[in-house]
Amino acid sequence: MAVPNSVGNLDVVALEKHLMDKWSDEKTFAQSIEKRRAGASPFTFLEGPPTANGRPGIHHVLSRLYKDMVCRWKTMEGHIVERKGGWDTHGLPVEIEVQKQLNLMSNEEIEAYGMEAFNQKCKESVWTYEQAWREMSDRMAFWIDMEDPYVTFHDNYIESTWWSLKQMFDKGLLFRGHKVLPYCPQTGTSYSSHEVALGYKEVAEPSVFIKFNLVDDDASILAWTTTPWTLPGNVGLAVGPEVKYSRVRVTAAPSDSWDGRGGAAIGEELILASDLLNSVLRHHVEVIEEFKGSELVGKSYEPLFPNAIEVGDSESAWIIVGADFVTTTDGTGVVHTAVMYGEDDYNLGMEKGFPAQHTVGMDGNFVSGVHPELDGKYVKDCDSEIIDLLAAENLLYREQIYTHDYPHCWRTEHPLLYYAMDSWFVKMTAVKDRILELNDKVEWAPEWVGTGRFGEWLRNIKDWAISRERYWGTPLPVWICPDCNGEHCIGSIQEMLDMKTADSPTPPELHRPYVDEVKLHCPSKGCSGEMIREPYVMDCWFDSGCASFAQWHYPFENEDKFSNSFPVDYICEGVDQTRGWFYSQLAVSTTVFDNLAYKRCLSLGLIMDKEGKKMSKTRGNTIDPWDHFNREGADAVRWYMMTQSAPWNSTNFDSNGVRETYAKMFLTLWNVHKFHSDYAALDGFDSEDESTFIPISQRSGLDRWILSRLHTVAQSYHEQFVSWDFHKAGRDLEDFVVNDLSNWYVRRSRRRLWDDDDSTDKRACQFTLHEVLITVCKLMAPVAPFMVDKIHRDLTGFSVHLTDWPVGSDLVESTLPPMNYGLEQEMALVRTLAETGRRIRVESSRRQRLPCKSGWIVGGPDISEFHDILAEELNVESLTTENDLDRFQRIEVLPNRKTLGKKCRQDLPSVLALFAEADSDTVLLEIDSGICFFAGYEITIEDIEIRRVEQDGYAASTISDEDVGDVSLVLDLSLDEVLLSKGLGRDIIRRVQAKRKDLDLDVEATISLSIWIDGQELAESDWLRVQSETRTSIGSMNDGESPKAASAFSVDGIDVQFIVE
RNA sequence: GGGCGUGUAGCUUAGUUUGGCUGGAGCACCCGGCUGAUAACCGGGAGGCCACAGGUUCAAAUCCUGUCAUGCCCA
Repeated sequence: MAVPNSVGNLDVVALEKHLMDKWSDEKTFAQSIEKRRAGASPFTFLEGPPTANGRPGIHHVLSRLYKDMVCRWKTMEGHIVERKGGWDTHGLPVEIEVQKQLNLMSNEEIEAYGMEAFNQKCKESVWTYEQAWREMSDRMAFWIDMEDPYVTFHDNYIESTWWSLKQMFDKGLLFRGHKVLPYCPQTGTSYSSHEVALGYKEVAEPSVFIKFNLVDDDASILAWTTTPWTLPGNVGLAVGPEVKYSRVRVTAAPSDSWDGRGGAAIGEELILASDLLNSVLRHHVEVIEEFKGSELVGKSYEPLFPNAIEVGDSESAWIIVGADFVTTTDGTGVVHTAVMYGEDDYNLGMEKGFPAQHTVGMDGNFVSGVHPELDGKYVKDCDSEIIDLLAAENLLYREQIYTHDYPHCWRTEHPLLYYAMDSWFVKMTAVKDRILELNDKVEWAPEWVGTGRFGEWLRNIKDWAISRERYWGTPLPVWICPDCNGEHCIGSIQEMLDMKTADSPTPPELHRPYVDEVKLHCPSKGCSGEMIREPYVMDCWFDSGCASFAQWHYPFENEDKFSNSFPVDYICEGVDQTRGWFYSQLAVSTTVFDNLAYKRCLSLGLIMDKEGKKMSKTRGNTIDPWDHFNREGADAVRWYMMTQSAPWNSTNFDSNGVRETYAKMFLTLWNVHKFHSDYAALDGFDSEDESTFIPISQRSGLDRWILSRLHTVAQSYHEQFVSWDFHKAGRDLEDFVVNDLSNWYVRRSRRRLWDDDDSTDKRACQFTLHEVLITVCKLMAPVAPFMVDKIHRDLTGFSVHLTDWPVGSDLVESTLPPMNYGLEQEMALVRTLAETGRRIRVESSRRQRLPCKSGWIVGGPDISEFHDILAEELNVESLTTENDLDRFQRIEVLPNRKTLGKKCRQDLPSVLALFAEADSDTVLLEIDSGICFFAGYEITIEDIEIRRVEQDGYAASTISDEDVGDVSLVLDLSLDEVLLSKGLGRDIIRRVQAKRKDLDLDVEATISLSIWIDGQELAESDWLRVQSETRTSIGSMNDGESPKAASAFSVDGIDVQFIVE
């Protein structure tokens, strides 16, 4: 197998599909893991579980790419990297999907349908797109164990989740409270933000300015609200302590006609923010007094609905308090606070000790006792009635129709009520310092996600509301005793069975409704109550936050697997997971284990369309990854994604970019492989035959150069991997493959391999190409696993995915060839000079095929080793190094702005102007003598940069390079018969070769060539050269008229006709 | 409304940390060259108010402030 076969044309999709089969037959993934068993150095990865009830899209390809490539890379470094798949299966989106399917529009309808059957449907729905996920993962070569994944609805998983909640319970971190949520009384459901976003509607509703009469003061405070139904629940007023308020007296009736109900009597006194007097008041008033809000704090006012709220032991009800969130952008600068019907209200209420009591029931109707006119009525129907009641009591100043966007139920179209729901919380505020400390230990990529986006958020951490009033989810394992109010959290199935009452059924699985039917013996001393489970399920983020241990059913089994893999080394998800999975994991690991959950976290940018717009089905700008898998292949998609942008920046996905990656990177690589393999097959080259091996030290400069470049590029590729700069790594390697390897090394080596005879040089080239290709394959393998595996197999007979990382690691040896920086510099100069030569020719109108007699290189390092190559590139007869620099170069002195800027400051422009006029030689002489002064500043050698440039009047050009200084190339443009003949010869060769290609002749085929030339003698040696280059067996040089069938061209006034047969 | 990103040529981008020479490259376009070298290669050209407006500085794509656009998360 050592001698490669000749390589055919590329069908990249077939190639990739063939390898998928091969990997599956050979179990390459499993092998790649098992092979590292002995090293026993785990690198642990945790799959952020996708939800299988959504179709996978292009953005999933991105995250799966970065997950896969890091795991593959670490495997090659010698680590054992196990990758367990996972599925996120609970939660609202699943329920919504099923509700739509079954047309169940409310909780009542779900319950009527039957919770058991409903959850059964949810369980099935979860797997809707599993097949699509598998196929996509497979096709893009995302190696992960999908045969034995963790599933968040499995009893084992749930049991681990329960266990972790009990840890929190035992630490006193679990408590009952309220959470204000948008709530729809018609469906009996509270909504998550994304559901709320579905139902925003613009509505025009009455808003009211209310007069709150102060106790012990003959004035009232004006407050504004857009939700009159919350007024019976009013328990406080908030003012901005630093905001300026005015006390005004009504002096005259309003000049305009009064619109709507309400009003104020002359002489009445009102208090509101000074900034808002004009926009709120309609009466003529005089300002009696101005003061800061802090002076109002602590004053009592009379409740609007005295019987609606029972004060209980609250001492702060109906008192004015200070709050920072009060602004004067709208309203009156006084915020009406109804504790149970707004998040700010609730928080303020908790802080100030307002009574937390509902005036509205879960059915959306006022509870009895609020007011005889209102009790039992749907709150949104009461707006007008409430306004009438207040107007009758002279508590209404004014009403106004207010138009705004307000969330509505996306199913019933009713307005949502912000409503304080009973809820269970994890007391995250208690571990705030610790979670911040742990977060600092995570290696975030990019750093700003950890310190900024996430860190800032953690600094304002809130308690985590973990209960949901839903059906399909992990049941909250908390039971409450109706007799003694005792709470108990269950931490395992066994514990539940041990504590359950005799007549409770044993639940067949840990879901509702089965678990709901379990009652527990109350463990409190002296209590014989039967505990009832709190009817909630858990936030599904809690589920996935437990993945690091619940995937192993820890602590019930797999103790060693868990302890060897926690905290995990690496996770990677989209940046939108910051407050999702990145948070829930850290929250759980901090509260349960007092530890990190993950050591490194790569947070990815999102995928936009090529205009930078969000991809969405409605916009119709989504991209189906299969379009590209089936055209350019998965390699091209993966490589494109990696090189397109930094992983954490959003990617504007452009289909043309994938095309470009395919054409540039992969076609080029393939053709290098083809070039090598075709000749290797032809020559019977055997890379394993030690008797023909050529040590690197004995190979040509060109060979040693490409090997050195390979070392340099591989090293920096690796370093960029380490610092998460995958995009830079990929771009550099692509540049190496396309420019260094294909466009220079292979191009310059073509003739070496054309030689039919065996030679040391030819074999040196074969070995070099072989070695370079293999290393390139290994470097690319984690990113684009297909084509390089094919190439590697062609060259060695086995998979690249079982090889070691060529750069080496703690566990594997480096296999990079020797590096020689000087050599790399020299070749860089050679290549730049070759390009410079072409520029000189264009400027001097000297076409490339017409040779120059001589060329001179002035300055720079010795590159005589490459004079042959360069002479050929430049098409010069002889190339020499000119030691007398002044023959073709002159000095140019340039100012160093950095040092001069420090020295001259504001005079720099005038100094620079003087520099522009000064003669370089003179300046240099004066600096040498220490007498160089510009605008009064002494100029020293540090203030200038000396450049050597070509003398005027020569066909020459100078390049300036940081490493090698200034180097000039000079070409001799003189012409003679010999040169003209040689040039003509090359033109003829070129035309005949093109004709051969036109005629689709085999490369080996010989031709007969007849030629007619008018205007130039073709020397005998050049004619012979034409015949040998074009594989001419019968050549004839003719005079006179050519036949009509002849091809013709003319160059420099010479007419040529020829016939190829 | 708040937090965190992003904004450079028609498109994709480097350069921004640490201010300093004419803001680099690829794709596409135009001209020329080269080629038994592939959807290749080379030279040249055109194409940049470096999102905008202020500020700091001798000097700003780079630092500061504000604005706009765009994206994510939160409200």
